[in-house]
Amino acid sequence: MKQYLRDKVLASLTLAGCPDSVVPTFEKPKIAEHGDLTTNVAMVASKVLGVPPRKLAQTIVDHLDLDPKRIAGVDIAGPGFINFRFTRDYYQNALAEILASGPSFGRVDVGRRRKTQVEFVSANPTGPLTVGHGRGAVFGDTVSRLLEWANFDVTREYYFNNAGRQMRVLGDSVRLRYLEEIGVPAQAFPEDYYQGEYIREIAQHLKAECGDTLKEEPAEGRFKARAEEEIFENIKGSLKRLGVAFDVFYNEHTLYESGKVQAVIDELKAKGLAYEQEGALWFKTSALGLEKDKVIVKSTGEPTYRLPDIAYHREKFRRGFDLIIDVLGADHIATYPDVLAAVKALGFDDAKVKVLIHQFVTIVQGGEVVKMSTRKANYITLDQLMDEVSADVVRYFFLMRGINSHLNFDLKLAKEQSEENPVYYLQYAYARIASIVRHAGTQTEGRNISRNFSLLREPEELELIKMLITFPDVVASCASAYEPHRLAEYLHDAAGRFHAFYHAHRVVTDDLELMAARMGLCEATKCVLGNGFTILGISAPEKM
RNA sequence: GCGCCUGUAGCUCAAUGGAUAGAGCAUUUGGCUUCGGACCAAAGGGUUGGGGGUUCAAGUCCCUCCAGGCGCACCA
Repeated sequence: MKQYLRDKVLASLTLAGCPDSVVPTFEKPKIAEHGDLTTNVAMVASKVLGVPPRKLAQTIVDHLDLDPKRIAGVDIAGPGFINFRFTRDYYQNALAEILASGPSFGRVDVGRRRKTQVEFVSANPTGPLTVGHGRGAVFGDTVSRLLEWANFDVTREYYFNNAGRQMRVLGDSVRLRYLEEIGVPAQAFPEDYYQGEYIREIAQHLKAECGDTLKEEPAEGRFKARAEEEIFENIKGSLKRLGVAFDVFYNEHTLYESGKVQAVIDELKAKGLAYEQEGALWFKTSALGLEKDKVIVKSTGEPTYRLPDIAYHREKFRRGFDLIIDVLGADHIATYPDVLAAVKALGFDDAKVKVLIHQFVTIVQGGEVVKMSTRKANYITLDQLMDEVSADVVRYFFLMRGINSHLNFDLKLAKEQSEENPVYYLQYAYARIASIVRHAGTQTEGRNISRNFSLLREPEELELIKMLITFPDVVASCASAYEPHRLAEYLHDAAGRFHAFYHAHRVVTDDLELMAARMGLCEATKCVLGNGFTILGISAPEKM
C-alpha cells in the first residue's frame, strides 16, 4: 500500500513541477482520526517550490488519481499533512492474507540473505553469567531472531578467552579452596582472587573425585581445566534456560595458533602503523584520528586484548560477513574505536561493523544498589534471577526497554511484580484466543461455514485488523534499527486491541456466519501474537 | 580533566524531527448467572533537569550549565 501511494503521490508531485529529489515518505499517524497513512511531503517540498505547504498539499491532492476500492478518502490537515484513509474492503481482504500466510506472516525481505554475524555475551569462563550478561544475551539473541525474520543470513557467535592471567588466577583460586577442603594449611585467600562460592564447589568436586591426591598439582593443571569446564557448562546451561543458542563458539586462542595475531602485527608494521618504544609495541592510533597511541604488545611480550580483538575482526571480514554486529556492555565502550580504526587501516569497510552498546542493569536490593563484580562475587547471577521469575519474564523485562536506558531492577520486588508483569498480558490474550477456539470447535462440529469478512464492521473489529496488518512493517523497521523493544510495545498494543474487542463483542454466537468471520479475526490475532512471541523468544501458552 | 550513555507523570519506562508527549505499576470510580476478571471502561497526575540556538515543526538536532551511570592500563 505504501508503494502504491508513493507512486501516485510521486506522479502528482511531478505534475506540480516538483524536482525528483523530493521523495515522499509515509507513516502511520499516532492518532486514529488522522487516517491510516500520512505524508509530510507537502511541507518538505514547500520550501523547494516556494509554495505554502497547505496550498501545495491541495495541488498534490487535486492531481491524485486513486483507486476508490482501496482509498476511501484523502484529507489535508494541520500545517500540511496529507492523510489517507483506506476502505473497509481493503482491511477485510488483508485479514484473509494474514490467515493465508500463517506462521510466516511478518517475514520480510529487508536483508536479502546478507551474511550477518551477531557476536554477543562473549564472557570469559571465570564465573557465572550475571544479570548484566543476561541483558546482552537476550538482546543479542532477539536481534538475531529479528534479522532472521527480515531475511538476513545470521550466525550467532560467542567469543571467549580461556588463557592468560585471569585464568591463572582462577585456577589458583580453586587450588587454594581445594587445599582448605582437604585440610592442608595454605596461604590466606588473597583479596583479588575469585571470591564466589562456585569456586569452593568446584574444589569440592575435585576432592570428591581425587581425594587429597592433588596436593602438589599446579594451579594451571587440573584446577584450571576443571574450573573452565564446569563454569562453561554452567554458562551454557544458563543460556539454554534463557532460550539462547549459539552457532559458533570462537576461542581467542586459535588466533594465536594460526598466526593470525602475528599477521596483524606484520601488516600494521608494514603500513607504518606500529612502532616499538620502551620495549613495547605501540599501535599508532593517533595517525588514524584518535587521541593517543595504544600498546598492543606489552614489554613482557604478551599482547594486550586489543591485538587479538583486531585480528578477530579482521577474521570476521575474511570469513565473508557483510554485516558484523557486536553487542557490548557499557563497560567495553572504550574498546571498539581502536578496533574499528584498525580494520579500516587494514583495508576493510568499517561501516559494515555495527556496535550496539547496552547500558548497565542496576540491581537494587532492599533499596541499596548492588555493585557488580565477578571477582568480588557480590553480583546477582542470571540463574538466581531465573529462579525468582520465569525466563519469559526475564526476556520480556529486558526487551521492553531500549538498550540505551540504564535500567533498575529491584530483585526484592521482581517476584511480586511478575504477577503483574506485562508479559502475562500478552500471553493471556493468546491463551484466551486458544480457549475461544476450543470452545467454538464444539459449536461448529460437522458444519461447513464460509468466512465472510465483510461482516466485520464494528469499530473494535476494524481497529484490531488495522493493528494486525502493520505487523510486517513493524518487523522490518525493528530489524533495520536493531530495536526489539518496539516490537514488544507493538505486541502489547495488539493484545490490548484484542482484549477490547473481546469485551465489546461475542465471538461464539447463534449467528454462524458472523461467528465464522470473528473466528477468522481471532485466528489472525493469534497468528500475529504467536509470530511476535517467536521473535521475542517467549512462549505462546494455549492455557495459563 | 577527557569520552560515551542517561535525565519525560509518584515509581519503572515509551515516543523513524511531525499534529493533542503515551503505556504499565500505584491512586480513585464503574463493569462478571453467557466464549478465561491474569480482563475491560473511565478519572486524576507533565514548564520532557535549567538556559540559549537551528527548523514550517524540537522530548528528539546544535551550544552551554546542572545531576547521575559507565569508561579513560604495558587488565579483559
